[in-house]
Amino acid sequence: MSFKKVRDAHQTENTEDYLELIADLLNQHGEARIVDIASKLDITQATANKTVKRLQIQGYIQKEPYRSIFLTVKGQQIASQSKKRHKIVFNFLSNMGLDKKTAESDSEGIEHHVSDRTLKKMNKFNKTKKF
Amino acid sequence: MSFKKVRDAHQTENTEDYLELIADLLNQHGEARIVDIASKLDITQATANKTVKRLQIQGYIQKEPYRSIFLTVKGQQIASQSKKRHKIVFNFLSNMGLDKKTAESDSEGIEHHVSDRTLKKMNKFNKTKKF
DNA sequence: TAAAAAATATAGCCATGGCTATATATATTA
DNA sequence: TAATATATATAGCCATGGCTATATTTTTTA
Repeated sequence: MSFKKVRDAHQTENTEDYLELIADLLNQHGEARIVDIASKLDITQATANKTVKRLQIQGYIQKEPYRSIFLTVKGQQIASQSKKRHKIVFNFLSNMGLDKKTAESDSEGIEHHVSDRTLKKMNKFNKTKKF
Repeated sequence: MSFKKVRDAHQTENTEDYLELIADLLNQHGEARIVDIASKLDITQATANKTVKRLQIQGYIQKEPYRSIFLTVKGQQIASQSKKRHKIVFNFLSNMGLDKKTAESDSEGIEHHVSDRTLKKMNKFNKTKKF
């Protein structure tokens, strides 16, 4: 058993969720604000603010006080990788015959725990409908 | 998006891992000790001890100081449900054509994030090789 | 433009789950 | 049985990510 991997995944999980969401907000509204993050993630603005500060310190985000949020190159890389994984898992669950809502909800949790090997299998299935 | 669900899953995730592991140890060796848990989960004994204490307080575990660990009925229920889910996910990944190691490793992370609906689909596939 | 509303920031609290170092109890073995 | 080794327990540290309450700043609107 390799629970260590699962624990490592957890450490990056919240980071990935934030960066993916911020990228989406930037794409959709040209702007990513604390208040939007809090609302989307269903947490308080204080919590969102705190985590954004951590992400900034860790070099994923660029931001001025009281201003909206931008991704650094490092942040953009994580966001796009994350998005890619998310899409594959979501499509896979959809192709399994699951409804959109379930596929969306489950893929959010699963995307962070899928190895590259498994991801490749899923992707192949998405394209060929065969394993 | 329902990140709340994912967060809730996380809260129970460690609990489920412990209870599942303790059940396995009890079945395989008739005994579950701190030292075995620590070794299997790749954490220090101090950390294992701390979490075991929490599980005891929360009513999943029964234990005397310096003695080995037993599951309460509540703990057994969680453990067996968890085990069931784990098996379905592991078999599903195996049936997808993934090697044992990958299937084992990925299923550990995924099992806590799979809805009942998705689990049913996986189970059906395991039995019929069709979705 | 001044007042009100909204957004952001900060402080301080809690639980969890890591860790090391150290103490204590139990088991093994010389 | 006494010494040693092993297992368990405790204390105290850290980071994370929740929360509420309370500033402070920015934006909106009257």
